[in-house]
Amino acid sequence: MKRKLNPSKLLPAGDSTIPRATISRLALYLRELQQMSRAGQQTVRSQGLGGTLGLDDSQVRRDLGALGISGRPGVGYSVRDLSKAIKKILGTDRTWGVVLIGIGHLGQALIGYRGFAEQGFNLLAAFDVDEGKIGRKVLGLKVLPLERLESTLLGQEVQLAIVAVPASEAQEVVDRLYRAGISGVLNFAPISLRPTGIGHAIVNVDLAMELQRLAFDVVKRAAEEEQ
Amino acid sequence: MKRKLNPSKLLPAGDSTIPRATISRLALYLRELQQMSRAGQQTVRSQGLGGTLGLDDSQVRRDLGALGISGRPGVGYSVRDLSKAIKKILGTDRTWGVVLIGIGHLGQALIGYRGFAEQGFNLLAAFDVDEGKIGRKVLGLKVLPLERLESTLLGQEVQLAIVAVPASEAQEVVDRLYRAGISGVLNFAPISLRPTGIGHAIVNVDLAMELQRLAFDVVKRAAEEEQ
DNA sequence: TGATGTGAAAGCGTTCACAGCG
DNA sequence: CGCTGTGAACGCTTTCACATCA
Repeated sequence: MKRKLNPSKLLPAGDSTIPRATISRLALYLRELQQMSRAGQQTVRSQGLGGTLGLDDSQVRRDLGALGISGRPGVGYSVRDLSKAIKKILGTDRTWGVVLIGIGHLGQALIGYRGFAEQGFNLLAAFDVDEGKIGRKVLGLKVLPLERLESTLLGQEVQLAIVAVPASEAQEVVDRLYRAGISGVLNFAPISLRPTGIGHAIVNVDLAMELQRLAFDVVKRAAEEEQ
Repeated sequence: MKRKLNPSKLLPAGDSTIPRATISRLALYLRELQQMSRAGQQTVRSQGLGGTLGLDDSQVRRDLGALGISGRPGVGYSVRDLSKAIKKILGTDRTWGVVLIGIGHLGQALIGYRGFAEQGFNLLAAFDVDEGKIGRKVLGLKVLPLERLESTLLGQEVQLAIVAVPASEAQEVVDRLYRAGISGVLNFAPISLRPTGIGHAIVNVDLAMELQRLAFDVVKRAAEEEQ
């Protein structure tokens, strides 16, 4: 039987600890706050912040409390202060260097995705093994041969990689990225990859899995309506 | 104070109920099982199924138990039976008709994504408002004008839609899809959309949010290593 | 008055430990 | 003997209810 050595459900952050569940909602809060900020809104109440996200107002207050953020009774929270605090915790109060591996349809789409730069993620290089793609420019970014991965990373500050290669290649590419000094991988290949060592983070996104989740929700709702 | 009328944390499925947390792991199990099946593996133990997913063996047994699936002591579970049972619960034991709205970079990538068809999701039509894209064929699928959405849906069995339009257009498009009879929406616009009524499901995927999650994990691990 | 902040309770989910079965 | 199935314990998360403060 495999047992975890140290479950450690609480995450150290600064001088306090923030519950997992709270962390998972932070990016959601931030997106709402940025939208409010663009609309010129300066303060927000817990109910207003939770509303569109489907969250209870008391849950929002608990989350913000866990971040060490205080609001003003009768008024609410400062949109600006809240955004700053969340960005700091998420690590997006600075910019990140990112490389992309795999310039298929999805890879090309990711190069063109404006949302990354808006949150401080700079796509610095793109790699592929396909001779037909190497040397081509995709939206201003030149596609380099994968062999040049290590030498390219040496010269630049790159912490993250996005992997959009076939599932059969993913594990090898990820291992190679970690060896080359990358700290975190966003994996789009439909295969479960675990970080190989401490200091290595991975986030898996499987688009087909998201459609399955949707299909389940539809079936569930249909069943609920029926009775 | 807004309060939920009926939290209903348990989901009816067949004649039993399945915990939320279990549901969220089902697509993961299915992917592992399909991989094992392709490799010719016929049975799997709870430890083997949980291993690559980072899950405890007892958790796997609890999950499968909640689905009403039994294994054989000393042997394990049937890969085939397990796959079937999970597909049935997820609703992917049949095929789904899907339309795509928004043929930007991401939309084009989604048309080319093979994983959808493999899980029974058939992309039947693609729509955009851009005159430059309408009429073009993208990977064999003709781009139709968004005006033709309702008339096109009338003639076909389409239950799901994938929305890959700018955030500013997303709410309007989603409302329109629901009115046109769509049951579920997979939304890639970076904005929180809630289903407008019962019988309407939505799943939100925000690629920039996933990178934020990754950045957080990297910062956290760095802090952990430090002490 | 209208919001926050927070003990306390209730609800879930995970893990442990081990009986039981093939 | 090896693995499943599952009470029971534990810990996390959410929700309630209300004191508190500007």
